[in-house]
Amino acid sequence: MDYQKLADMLFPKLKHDCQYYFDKYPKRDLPKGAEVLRIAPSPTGFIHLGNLYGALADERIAHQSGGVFYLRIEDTDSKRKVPGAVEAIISSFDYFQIYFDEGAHHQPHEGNYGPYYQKQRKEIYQTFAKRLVSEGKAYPCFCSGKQLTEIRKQQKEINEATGYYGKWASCRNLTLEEVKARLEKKEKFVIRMRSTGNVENQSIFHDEIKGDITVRENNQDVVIIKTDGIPTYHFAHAIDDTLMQTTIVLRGEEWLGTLPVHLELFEMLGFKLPRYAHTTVLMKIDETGTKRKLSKRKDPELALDYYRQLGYHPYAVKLYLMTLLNWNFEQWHLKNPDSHLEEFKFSLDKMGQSGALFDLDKLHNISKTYLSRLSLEEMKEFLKMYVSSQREEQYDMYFKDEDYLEKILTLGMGLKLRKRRKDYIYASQILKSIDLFYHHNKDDEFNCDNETARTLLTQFVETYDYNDDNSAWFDKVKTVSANNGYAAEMKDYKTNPEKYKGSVADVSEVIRIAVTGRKNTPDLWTIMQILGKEEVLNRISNTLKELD
RNA sequence: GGUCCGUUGGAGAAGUGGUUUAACUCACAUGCCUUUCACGCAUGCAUGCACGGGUUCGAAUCCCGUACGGGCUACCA
Repeated sequence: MDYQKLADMLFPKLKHDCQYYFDKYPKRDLPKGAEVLRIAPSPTGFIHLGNLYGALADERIAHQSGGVFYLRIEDTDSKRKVPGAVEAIISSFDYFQIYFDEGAHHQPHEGNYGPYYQKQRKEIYQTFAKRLVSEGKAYPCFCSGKQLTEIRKQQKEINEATGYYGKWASCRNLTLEEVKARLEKKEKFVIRMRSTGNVENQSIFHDEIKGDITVRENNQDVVIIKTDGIPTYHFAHAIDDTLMQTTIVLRGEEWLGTLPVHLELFEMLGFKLPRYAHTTVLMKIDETGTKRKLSKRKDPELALDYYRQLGYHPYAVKLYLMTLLNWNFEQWHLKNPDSHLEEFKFSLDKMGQSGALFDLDKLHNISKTYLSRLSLEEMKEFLKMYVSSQREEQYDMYFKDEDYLEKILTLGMGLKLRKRRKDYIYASQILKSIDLFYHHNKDDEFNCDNETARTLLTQFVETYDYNDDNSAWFDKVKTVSANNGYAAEMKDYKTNPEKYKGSVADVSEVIRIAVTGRKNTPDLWTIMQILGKEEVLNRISNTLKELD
């Protein structure tokens, strides 16, 4: 068989040979120990937390080692392409401050190893595929999808492994004449690798995260170039990561199963193997109580965009992911609360081996703690960024009077307290919690009948003086309490609860609800100072009207 | 079905043969502080490391088997 002739027949008009590409993409000039990693999403939908998890690991290893982190778009599946997905991906990474050194859309230049869209690399893949054909390591296959399904069905019936391999690979030994004839009939074909492996042979492969794993040789004649001339993931991976000089292929563990294919491909192509690091996938518990991989389709609430819309602080989300990524990060962070996460020494071998559950509680805890360390200015900036991108129509309401907002935030963040409050989790939740300063809505119910509430409020208003300080103000609340059968001192109430209708706490609650609409708020006197005398009196009188 | 990976409390996990009465963080519970909330503090929370065997003076840690969970098994990535 004249393989060279076959190759020329299949790929008649390619501009260059393989050597051209090796020369075009030389070894990178980087310091010793520098690693090159990439994130290679496919534009099939919106990215979620799991993608960010991997991207953070990539980014840390690359930048920590003085290497390169680049973005490659794996758009080889035209059927699943979603318009606008690439922009969404880039914008999400940007929001979470994951920065690339080169790659798709990188400014001002994409980089020297492009193009970074796989679709645009068609010619490159075909050049290497042609070489494999010319060496007898790959061949054209004319089998239709229908035929393949039929083969699979037969294999299942007689309990043999499914797939295109060995004796089942009917196109393996087509003669040059047959190929020529079928090409002339314009029959569609794919290029398959001619596997020489034997699944009985096992060996140990070292993964940077998983450690030593058992792999069997591949024996499948996997498709490397599809009918449309575009490569499959496997082939594109081998070519791209070699030409782009990737040193560590960090990807999800769903790729562990196809590692044998990749190993054989690299060997066929004569490429040096990169190191591999297979990360565990993020899981969630679904309604039925089973642990499951996060999925783009089933878990829209885990899309990165969702966190952005709710206004989670990007850095807090990264802190959370870091705790999942490296077990010792959290302890380091507790010891060095003021150090940026980039100062932490991240390592692949400290990554977990089993699928971690996404834990919203933990994210919230980390967010609270992080936000409780922001300065007033930083908090204002954060809210400004959020409001201007997600709530533009409310921008004026919050920012036309920044003094007012500052007072509110000072109280809400507990800036004057010995220990800061931790009420704030994410931007939309913050806005909700400060809404009482902008609108008067009654969210909670009184703990007593309307008659009592009216009496207490009326008496309180009679003595209320805006100029009272906190303790003078509270003394008046105590007086109202005592006059109505409520204990003025908590200690008295606790020792003899049966002697009273309630305590000063209950009276405070009535006033609190009248003024703020809520049972639980930060210090009430301060809230009233911020609202101003007129507003406070208005709110109480409105409440009294509603009691009638 | 085949194959690979995994299995320590409600969650993330440390621990790879002997100061482990299994660290730390989150959640949860109780109490203290407190006019509510939040903060803070204190205490509690695995009788045992999926299960069953084995090796050993000694095992969460080594070996074998089983179960369970997850991935892959496409001209998807």
